[in-house]
Amino acid sequence: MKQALKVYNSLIREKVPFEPIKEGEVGMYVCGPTVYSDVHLGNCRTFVSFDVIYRYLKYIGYNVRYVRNITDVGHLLDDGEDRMLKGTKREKLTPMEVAQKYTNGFHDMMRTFNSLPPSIEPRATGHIIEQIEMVQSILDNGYGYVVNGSVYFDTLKFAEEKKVYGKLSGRVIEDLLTETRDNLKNQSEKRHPSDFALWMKASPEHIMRWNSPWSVGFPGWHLECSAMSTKYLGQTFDIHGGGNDLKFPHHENEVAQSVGACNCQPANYWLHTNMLLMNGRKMSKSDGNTISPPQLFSGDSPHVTKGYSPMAIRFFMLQSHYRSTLDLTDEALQAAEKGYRRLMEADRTLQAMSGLENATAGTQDKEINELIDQAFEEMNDDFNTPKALARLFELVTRVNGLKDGHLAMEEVTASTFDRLKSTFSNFITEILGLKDEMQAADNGTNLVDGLMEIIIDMRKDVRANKDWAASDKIRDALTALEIQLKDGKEGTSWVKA
RNA sequence: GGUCGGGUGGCCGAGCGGCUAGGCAGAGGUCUGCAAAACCUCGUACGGCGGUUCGAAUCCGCUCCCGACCUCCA
Repeated sequence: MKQALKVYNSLIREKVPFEPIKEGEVGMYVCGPTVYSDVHLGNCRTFVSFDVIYRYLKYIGYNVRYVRNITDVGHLLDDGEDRMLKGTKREKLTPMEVAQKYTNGFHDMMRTFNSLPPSIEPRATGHIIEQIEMVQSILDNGYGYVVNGSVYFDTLKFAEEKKVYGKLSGRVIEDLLTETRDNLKNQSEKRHPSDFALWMKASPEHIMRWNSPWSVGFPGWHLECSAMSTKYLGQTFDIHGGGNDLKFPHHENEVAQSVGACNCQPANYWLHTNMLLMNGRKMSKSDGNTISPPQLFSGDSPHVTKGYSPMAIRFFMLQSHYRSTLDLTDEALQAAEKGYRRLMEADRTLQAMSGLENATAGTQDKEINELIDQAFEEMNDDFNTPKALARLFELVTRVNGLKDGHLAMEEVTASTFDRLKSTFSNFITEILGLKDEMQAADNGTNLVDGLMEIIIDMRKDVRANKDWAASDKIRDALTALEIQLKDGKEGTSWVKA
């Protein structure tokens, strides 16, 4: 299936047709987490967004190589302390133990949110050689300088000669040039404040250290992504993604490093996701405006009145566009939870139905086909999941209408109905990555189904005898167990609330 | 302060020159033993002030708020 996909390229700030370098194949690199503490909910939004992008590219027929790194060295804090080392002190573990622990936690969370694993997940510490080679290339090309065993990228020289520095993040070169010397402060080794480390000489207490031509030290934060994307996707690849807040300096510096090392642009398309807010403000640990994924699941937080399931949260995320900020509020989550259930229940309803062999195409047939086509068009328009969901919900109304006889099944041909069944389900599960939690909860046993069948059958008998007291007793008892009975024309079905 | 992005009905959130998504909540109705679910119908919103246009939530100017980035950050 070929689709006319358009993506918003933050490099040129325009929505443009997507054309991969190699027909039918896509190389995509997404900046992964720094594994020194538990994964933040905002990270989850970004990775869910790229998960949908990955899923959609695959769905429309591309062979996608999705690379998402694990940063386990070089990413420093404000005060210059290495993030990984901070983790080791806090938990009395070695760096690799810290990395493993939080990598495991990250993977668990991605699985919880039903995100597919990337094709390749390289670690920064596993690519020290590649990083050293890249530093050497940058030095050979004259865009780096060595001071006391550390290597820095010369942004001023690069900006003047290559004219690309600041393009991605919208920085103005003049601003960089006129920046005050005061900013140098404790970074006195740098010639200019905007210069950044390619290789850092390790201080005696710094336990993550490797040999290099310049010193025993460790690589700079931005370098790993340049080195690993080059190794696994080539010098120039199709898509580079990440959170909006990485645009500067991280991504800007990645561009500089690639151009500086091989005179090549790393990626043709840059995709950036926007931030997740809570109650209108950015999530921040310092002022308490934050909630962790486990807290959100359990409801153990002053910011929510109850817990929300991972799929309800995923649905909530998909109801906004990935380039928009998303405001997480208790009220919005409740709305999303209900919407998610309505969608999944409609799919279950649909899958239990079948078309009529002797039907002839009428208005319904036409409209159903149009809605399906539109849902794909919305996805083709820069992965517009909220609009695609809107089309899906219009199909939900059709499905329920056909189910209760409100709409004429005779107007929908068997082939259209089959298309609806398979596409609707594929859209939800394969493209949007939503799974049915209510069904998954039974975990493959037919015991609950069997018991419910018995209970519903018994209730049917007492209702036939107009024994409403008994009927309501069964219904109320089930409600207490969070099981909802749904009395329809063709009998009673149930759903776990 | 610099750069960028926003302010849409009760809430969330699309749209970005005419055809005025969708979800949740609300109102009325159908169905039902009663409910629930489902279905049908209904709220006409675009921060403020000007301007361009036959026509603006959508373009331009001013203004007021909010958010992000500015070398910690998905």
